[in-house]
Amino acid sequence: MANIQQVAKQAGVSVATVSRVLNGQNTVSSKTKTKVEEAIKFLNYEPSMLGRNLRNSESRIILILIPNISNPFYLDIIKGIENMALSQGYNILLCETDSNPDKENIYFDLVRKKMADGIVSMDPAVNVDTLKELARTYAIIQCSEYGGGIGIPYVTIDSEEASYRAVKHLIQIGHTKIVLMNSDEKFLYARERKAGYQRALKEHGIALDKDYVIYTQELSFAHGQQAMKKILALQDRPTAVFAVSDLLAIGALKEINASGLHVPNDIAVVGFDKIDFSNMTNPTLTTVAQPMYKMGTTAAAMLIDKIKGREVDSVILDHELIIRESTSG
Amino acid sequence: MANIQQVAKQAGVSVATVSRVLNGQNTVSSKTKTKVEEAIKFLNYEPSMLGRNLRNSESRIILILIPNISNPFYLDIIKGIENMALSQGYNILLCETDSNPDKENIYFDLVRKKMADGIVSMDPAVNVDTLKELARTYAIIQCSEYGGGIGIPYVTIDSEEASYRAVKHLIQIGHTKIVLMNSDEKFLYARERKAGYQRALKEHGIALDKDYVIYTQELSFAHGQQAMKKILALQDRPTAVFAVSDLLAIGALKEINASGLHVPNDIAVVGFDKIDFSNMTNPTLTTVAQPMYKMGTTAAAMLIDKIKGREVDSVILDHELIIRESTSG
DNA sequence: GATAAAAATGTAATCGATTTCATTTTAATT
DNA sequence: AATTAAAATGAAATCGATTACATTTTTATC
Repeated sequence: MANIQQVAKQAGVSVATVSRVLNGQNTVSSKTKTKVEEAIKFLNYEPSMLGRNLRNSESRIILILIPNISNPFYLDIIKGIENMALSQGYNILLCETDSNPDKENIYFDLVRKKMADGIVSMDPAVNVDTLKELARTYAIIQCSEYGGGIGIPYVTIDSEEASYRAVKHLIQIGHTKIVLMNSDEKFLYARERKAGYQRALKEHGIALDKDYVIYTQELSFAHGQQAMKKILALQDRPTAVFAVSDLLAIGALKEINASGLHVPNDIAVVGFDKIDFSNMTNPTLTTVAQPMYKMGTTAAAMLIDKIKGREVDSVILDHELIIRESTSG
Repeated sequence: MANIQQVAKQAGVSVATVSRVLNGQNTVSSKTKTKVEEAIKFLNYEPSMLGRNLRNSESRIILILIPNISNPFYLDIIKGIENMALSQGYNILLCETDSNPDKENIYFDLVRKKMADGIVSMDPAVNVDTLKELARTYAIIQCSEYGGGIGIPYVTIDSEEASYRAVKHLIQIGHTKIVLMNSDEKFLYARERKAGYQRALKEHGIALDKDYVIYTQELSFAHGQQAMKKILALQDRPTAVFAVSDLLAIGALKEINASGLHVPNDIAVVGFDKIDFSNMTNPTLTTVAQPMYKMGTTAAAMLIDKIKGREVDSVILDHELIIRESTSG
């Protein structure tokens, strides 16, 4: 395991010159450059990032905070972040928090201890106070889910508008008894999506029925099933369900199928996120597509800007309603 | 951003003493220990891992090489690796190779450049020669998929036996016309699973029909659909399909449904891996469960042993056939 | 060929920790 | 109290790079 000293010796130059060759500085004559490159090859030398990182006070690692890797929603965002990061010489550390403050703290420590240069947070349950405190010293970007007004730049979509459009679509194909399968309103996106739901109903003169707004604890398949069971047991059965996540919607789908009813003839279903599996179900799922990959690249670019000390503004990206079998027989 | 020097000054001791307190060495008197701890708190000091890592010639990061994060198969393995790693003070860097040697090389460079202490490789398409070369110098463990006889320790299941049991199950419930939906036989697991399929057929006196072994380029939903299309077009339609991955099986399921046939009455389906979604399909999928979480923790433990210079042996874990709706009306 | 300017290279400090070895302090024993 | 052993602490080297500044070499100009 050769180091820069040995390369310098082998090439008959100083370590400074080797370093210059390593970093592509053009103040080295082509003759010495060749000598150094030969020495590097001869010794099979690989520069240690440990030394470089210490000297440069950077780790070239960025953290991605997500509640759960099992949720396919994050996949494309992660890919976006990763590709942008790689292209700029950064690597990503994927951090599953399980929405657990202790685990969260392990990862926060990584940035406190200089093992990471910044954080893209996608955890809606993140401790906002800690995040805010951390953001005073370190580079942090919120992605998809965000706390507003806490001064940390974010990239996201207009959830209210997306929700409005999804519900409007259901109304336009003739539904009036529409359930909103939402998650806990402690999350901003849940409140926004409810607002969009309400706006669509109001605009079309449909009264809000409390029984038609149902909350789930988690955005999972199992919770979707469970919620759908309750909905199917309602006195006045709705004819459509708008779930704020595809996983919930797929759970609902499964439950409706199991009860012998037909999607979309008996009950239409709309999801949210356009995860890969939303196209694999039977029937395929109508859903709101977020530009996840773009969101990822944007977040990463913003974060790297922040790391380099540049000013960064929040970004709101476009979304799109994807109409598939679950709302069109 | 305080460093160890400033803490030492503040506490009126030497940096060596501060370091000793930091590392919990018991050669420090409780009086000075308190002084140091107060200084640390007062200055809000966090030890830099950059300095520590350089001195210790370690990064405390381990790489996980997977072909594609979108494949849910890897999720529980990753969780296993991560939890074991965290418990031993290591962090994981998730590396998606896209089975692309160039991307692979980016990550190999991380270990060459000391930014990672070892690798858990789960990429079946990994360049075995490079891996072998790398394993001479660095700690590497193969997980799930492995190249045999290249001297790199692995943890996996007995694929031949698992496949044998899955096919035997189909035979026992009355099937004789059974398709094997396999992936490319350049992969060891594909060859092993085919061997198990053949053994089960042979044992029950069923002749091998070449038309009933079909190869897919990728273990994806789309390729499962595509392959199933071909199968449905066969002169003598089979009554059962054993796919070597759940994603393939779910693709097949979708295609069978779309053609108006019924699972399992017309065609039974068995998958492999027991990914989360195998329980969300309609019908739910019979599948072979690999002990993924355990595989992950085992691989991580083996890797850390290897990093610490200890001797490591390969491990073969148990598997289990999970019988669900797709083979039992 | 002398001189100045530009280019190339080297010396040594630095990043922030850990650790060996030497030294000082404390405790134990007589 | 003297002596010795044990415990606590410190000084300085070290890990492997980068870079400011100094110095040397090359090139350009007259």
